[in-house]
Amino acid sequence: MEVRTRFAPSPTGYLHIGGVRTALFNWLFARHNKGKFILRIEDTDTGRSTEEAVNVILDGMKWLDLEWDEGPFFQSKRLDIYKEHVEKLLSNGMAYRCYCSAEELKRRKEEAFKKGLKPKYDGKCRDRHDKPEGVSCVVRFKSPTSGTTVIRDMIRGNVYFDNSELDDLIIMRSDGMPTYNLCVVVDDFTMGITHVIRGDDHLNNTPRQVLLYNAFGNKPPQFAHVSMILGDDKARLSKRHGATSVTAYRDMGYLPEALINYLARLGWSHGDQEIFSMKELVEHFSLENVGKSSAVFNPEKLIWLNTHYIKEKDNEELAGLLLPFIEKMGYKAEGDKRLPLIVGTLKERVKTLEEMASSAEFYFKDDFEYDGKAERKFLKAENRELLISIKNGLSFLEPFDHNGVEGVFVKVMEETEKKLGKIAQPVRVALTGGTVSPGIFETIEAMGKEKTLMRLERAIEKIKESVAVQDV
RNA sequence: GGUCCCAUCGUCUAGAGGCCUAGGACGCCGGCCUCUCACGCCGGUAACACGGGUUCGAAUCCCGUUGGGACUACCA
Repeated sequence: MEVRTRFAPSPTGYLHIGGVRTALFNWLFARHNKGKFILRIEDTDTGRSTEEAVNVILDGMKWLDLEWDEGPFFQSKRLDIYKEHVEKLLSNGMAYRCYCSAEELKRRKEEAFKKGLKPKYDGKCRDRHDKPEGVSCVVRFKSPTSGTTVIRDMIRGNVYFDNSELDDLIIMRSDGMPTYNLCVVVDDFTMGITHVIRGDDHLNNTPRQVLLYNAFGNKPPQFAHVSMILGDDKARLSKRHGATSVTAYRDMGYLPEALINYLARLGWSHGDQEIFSMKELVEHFSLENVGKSSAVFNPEKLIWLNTHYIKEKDNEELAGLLLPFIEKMGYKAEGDKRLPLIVGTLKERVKTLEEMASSAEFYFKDDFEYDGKAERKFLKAENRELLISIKNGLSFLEPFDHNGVEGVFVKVMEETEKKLGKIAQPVRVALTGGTVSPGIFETIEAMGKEKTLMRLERAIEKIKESVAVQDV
């Protein structure tokens, strides 16, 4: 039988890291088993669902390359199907109309809680046959009051629930909208879902859902409940732990492969392997190797993976990814032929694309201020001749590449009998304004001849000025 | 409160009764490399929550305790 999995987010906010991992596991399981992955939007909560949130979900999935085979299906467009199924349960006596008002239920619940009783629905309307005029009603599912429901979970094993613990849950609201538990069940069997892989927080809902499957005469799917992702204080990951939306990671300059790799290894493992390509993940993924315990989200490790994938990516592609970050800083870099070279000088020293952009700023900004300390230490009179020699050497250089630049430096080193360190730092300050940059030869090559000569000249002039000032 | 889930270094994890003096990775610390900053390389730090069983033998199986988490909506 063909494996069919689904990701079923509700569009009530942004696409959460935890949701993405659930999506990833479903996607991987489907791909590994050559099955289908379905995307379904659970928007029956009309008050909280927004179109904006739907787009965020779709964008996020696309960015991460989690391609779906069917959908997106919207529950809000399947209302007739749910209604039909509710009618079916109503007519065969497995569901009933409840006329208790929300306020009344709330009051009774609080009373029960005070007395230390279970705050569950008391079944007042269970066997009611009259239809009070002018009073709105909900539809409740008639849960069995005895017996045990077993969940066969691929991650947790068998989990047993006493049916007496289960409430007569509402399957249709007074406004006629079906509720979550009804919709998932109806959707999952009408869409032929074979494996439901979802968050641990749904485990307690599962027995009710199994009961619903039975009521409809359908076999429940295989369940696999994955543990939650926690923040560093071991509480469920939420906004107060910092960035938890995929969009935030994209905007900070994380690569999708880094996020995917990180999330895959959070709760799942394959021996000692840490780095996985998408292809390897699809090849090795299995539910047997998903752990039972919850995992703390660790930004440090995500960063490590991001640096890994930045280093690994080829310069042309990386240049394309970096471009928007450069432009966000207000520099025109589109079509700048130096970009791949610039990226090459930076890719081994930054954690994110955002950081890469800010590290690259000196390549674009001509009127930078010299760092005070660096200027005092390296742009002094005794280094003026040095900078002139380098400038002269470079001005005749053709082609203007790494090896050529190195040749110019070697020559000056020989002439002045100075070590590279003594020459590189003044040049570095002249070119970048500070003492920190990529290797000097590669920096010069990426900077380009025109800008390099211009900046050396600027520094030489600057030294002349300060010498003149000293003389006075 | 009730129901359910979970428990190996700070964190992610390997571990399917003897291969465990518990392995890998991130982080952290130290060193090497070096034109600055990084990268890289080498080394180090650090864990089976606790208590009972079962067994010749337990990180691994069972029970309990403790701790954490989820659910307990006319949210999903």
